[in-house]
Amino acid sequence: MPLPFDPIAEARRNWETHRWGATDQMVVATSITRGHQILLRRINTALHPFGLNFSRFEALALLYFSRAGALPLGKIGDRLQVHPTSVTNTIARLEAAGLVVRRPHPTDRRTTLAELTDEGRQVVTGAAAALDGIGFGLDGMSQRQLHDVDDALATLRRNAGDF
Amino acid sequence: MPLPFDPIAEARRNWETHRWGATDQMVVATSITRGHQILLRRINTALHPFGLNFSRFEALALLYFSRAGALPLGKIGDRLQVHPTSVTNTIARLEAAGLVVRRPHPTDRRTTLAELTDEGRQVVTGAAAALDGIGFGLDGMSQRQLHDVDDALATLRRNAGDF
DNA sequence: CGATAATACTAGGATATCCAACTATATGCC
DNA sequence: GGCATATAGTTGGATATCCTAGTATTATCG
Repeated sequence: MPLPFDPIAEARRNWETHRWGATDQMVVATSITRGHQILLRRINTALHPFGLNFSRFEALALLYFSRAGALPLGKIGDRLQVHPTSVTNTIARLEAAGLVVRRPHPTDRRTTLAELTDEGRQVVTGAAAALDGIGFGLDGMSQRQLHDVDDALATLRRNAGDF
Repeated sequence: MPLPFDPIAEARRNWETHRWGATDQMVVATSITRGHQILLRRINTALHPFGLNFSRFEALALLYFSRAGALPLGKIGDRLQVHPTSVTNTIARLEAAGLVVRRPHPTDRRTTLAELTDEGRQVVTGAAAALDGIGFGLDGMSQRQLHDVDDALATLRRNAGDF
């Protein structure tokens, strides 16, 4: 049961009426929050049959793309831009599911490598196909819109010091 | 220390090389995830001096905009598109901080109203000014980009049945 | 060479979110 | 009226994330 109006458009009106400023930015920040929530639910639903969520899938994909099928945990965190403790948790789950194994780094004893198992390799390709199947939850968006969002968010990410 | 490359552009290359499909959608979904993370951190940092986070601020703002300064918890959840249990938690925090009070609904005894206190009214206006001050974390984005993102995400939200 | 600083990871704690199940109240319908 | 159903909110449980702090190891440089 959808609302009879767009709640964010309503927020825009209120914001303008009360002269709270930065209205366009408020609208976009709120929309991104809600968009994230919608996508995460769609993606996680599609990944559920594989025993994965989006974070775990991202980690698996990263390992899959790596030359050796293995990466230090720290590097995974850098690439996915998440906190080290989140990587620890993600890899622990994947390990419990038998999709990766932890291995000591051959020369640096501080470092732990996460290495894809054969099963992990199979699961991640199946999961990727499932995400392709639902168009990453973005089927309703036009090519033009996809490009525009990519462009704008790349600006945001660069501005945040991501790269 | 930023990465020497854009990790999402790198993901795009890998995705194309392995022919995993829905590349543009993958890029946008991943960018929205990361954009959300960046914005949430900036916004919550700005709200921290007020003892608020983004969720609590949104609830307070909604009450502030309402005619009576009070709304049923369920209506708050509908507007902010969050789960009823999240509203319970949010309002409990705001009540503990003295920014809202719970009141029984005058005619429907199932319903609880959250009502803004004088202090809540003061805090929310100060917090709004702080968010205006940081441009909701989106200062680097052009007017054109803001508009394009708004448009694309409105499509997504409508497609998801929000309104 | 050896003390200090930096790096890699993990443990414990706090928070936000969702889901399933539960209680209380209200509504609908025969 | 009275019973089945729907609605409002809360509780308990699971999960993901971040932060702070701690241990172990490596790198720096005086």
